[in-house]
Amino acid sequence: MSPDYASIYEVVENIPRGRVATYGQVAALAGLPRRARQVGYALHALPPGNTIPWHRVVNAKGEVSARSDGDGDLEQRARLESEGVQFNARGRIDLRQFRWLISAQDPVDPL
DNA sequence: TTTATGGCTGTCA
DNA sequence: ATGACAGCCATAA
Repeated sequence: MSPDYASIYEVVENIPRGRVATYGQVAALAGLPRRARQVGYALHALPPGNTIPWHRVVNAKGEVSARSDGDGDLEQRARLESEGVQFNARGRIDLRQFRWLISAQDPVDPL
């Protein structure tokens, strides 16, 4: 696995329950600006049976992006709702309310 | 190597 | 608000 992927996974793991982050946000926090897309690839390449809360990553619009593969988006939405993340009638999340704000309490890279 | 594609994003109409 | 476009750059072929 490349160090970039490791960084991305590390950031995603730090997203608190009931919160979400955008791809661009995760990329930036992982020290990989401008690589929102690659975050998507990283999550896509995620092996099954891991502890990574991949479902807490959504696009900048606050909605779950459709997979080119199958129907992982449905499960993603279901998982988020079960965590308390609310979707509005448009199927979107209010980022003003649920977006994860980084802070000293939830370090991305605790050495 | 080059080309095409994509779980994105910011800007502009 | 939505839709079209152009950057972005890692992967896959």
